[in-house]
Amino acid sequence: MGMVTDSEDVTENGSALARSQAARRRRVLDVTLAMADRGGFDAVQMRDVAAEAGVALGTVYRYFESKERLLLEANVEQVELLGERLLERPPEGTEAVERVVDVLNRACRWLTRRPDATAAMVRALGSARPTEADAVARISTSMGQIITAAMHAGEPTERDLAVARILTQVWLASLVGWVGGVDGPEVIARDLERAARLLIA
Amino acid sequence: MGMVTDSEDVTENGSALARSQAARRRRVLDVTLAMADRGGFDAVQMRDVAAEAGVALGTVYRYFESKERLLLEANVEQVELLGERLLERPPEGTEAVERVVDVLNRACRWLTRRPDATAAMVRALGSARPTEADAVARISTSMGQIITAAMHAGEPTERDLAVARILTQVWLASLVGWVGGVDGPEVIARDLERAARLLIA
DNA sequence: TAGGGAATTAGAACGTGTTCCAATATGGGA
DNA sequence: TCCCATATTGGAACACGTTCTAATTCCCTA
Repeated sequence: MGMVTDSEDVTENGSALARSQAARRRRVLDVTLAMADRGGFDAVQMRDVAAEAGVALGTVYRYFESKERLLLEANVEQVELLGERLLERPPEGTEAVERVVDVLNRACRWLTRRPDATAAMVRALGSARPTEADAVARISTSMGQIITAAMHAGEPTERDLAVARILTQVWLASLVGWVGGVDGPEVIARDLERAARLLIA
Repeated sequence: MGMVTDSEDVTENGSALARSQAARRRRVLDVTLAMADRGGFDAVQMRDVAAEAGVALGTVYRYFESKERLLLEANVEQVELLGERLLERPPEGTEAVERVVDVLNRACRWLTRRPDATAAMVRALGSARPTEADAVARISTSMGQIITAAMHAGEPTERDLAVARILTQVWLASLVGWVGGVDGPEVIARDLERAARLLIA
């Protein structure tokens, strides 16, 4: 549970100011996710987020410099949550390939089960600008860790890291394709499985 | 030169109406590319495109349903052009791996040489919606063909196609990462080379 | 408990993608 | 050649992300 750093630290700080700020931030994030869940990127409108979270529009912008950042931060948490879930019930399979495929499939199912929220995340990822680089990096790092963890216990080798990185990229590109309407969710699963089998001997 | 279907057919049609329409369309596309080249996605403003192309704003929208579509169509041509360039001077190397790496490197250099235009394309790709699915598909298909062509002459096998698809996805995701400021152009080249070497035994 | 500095608020305002419309220009067919 | 469908135009209008400001509220500290 020691993965998240910033937000949690603030929560622990007993100062009343910090506490109310953390609470506000949380409310905004929650509202954002809820709205993204039903309607995707376009359904998340800054004015609405502010109104529903009970804060002023300017306050939302004080916490999140842009709509993309807001959506990215909300989804960093989600992906990290996904990582924890996957750890709780470890991937099945005796071979590394099998475990990785299993984990990728589960991740895929988990994401496509909330299509609008995922679409919103992907669109934010796809139109991210350098200011949001750190949030984008956090997401792909999380995904990379999920994959290396599935390979085997202990430190991943150089090669493991390279393979995980490629799989993360295939994962991202597949999602972009899916959100862009190029192909359906079954194609994501197929592509990921094929990539895993080709990369992990 | 028989790859492009729609637009060229129209050009061949001698009707005066069709000819002036094709000319307008071309002007808009050219202006779009020029603007994207210096300033990226944000520098392409619909009003400016219309003004500089000498047409009304409504006319731009008659030809291209959205800014994303406009940028995508303009870049489909560019990627197809890239494909032709790469065919003119065939990739170097006796092994398939070498040829693919060569082609990927050249494609990468070609794209990062016009950073703003590429950034605009990637951002359009990343925020594409299902309405633009066909344009997105054309771009990744082109890239896929570039890669399979580099592998060997003749029909690509099932496995070739799968590998090419993965490499296309890595290519796309790398570009997204680059545009998003996560990593520099040298990382794209490194990732692509590693992926190619891992996938093509 | 009073003062001061920071956070928050409400709302106006701006930029740009997108839509809409009435008026006009254009080109093909009778 | 004249007429009509249709493409084009100019510009207003709208939506939403983003910025800005003046007034207000909140909390820490002396």
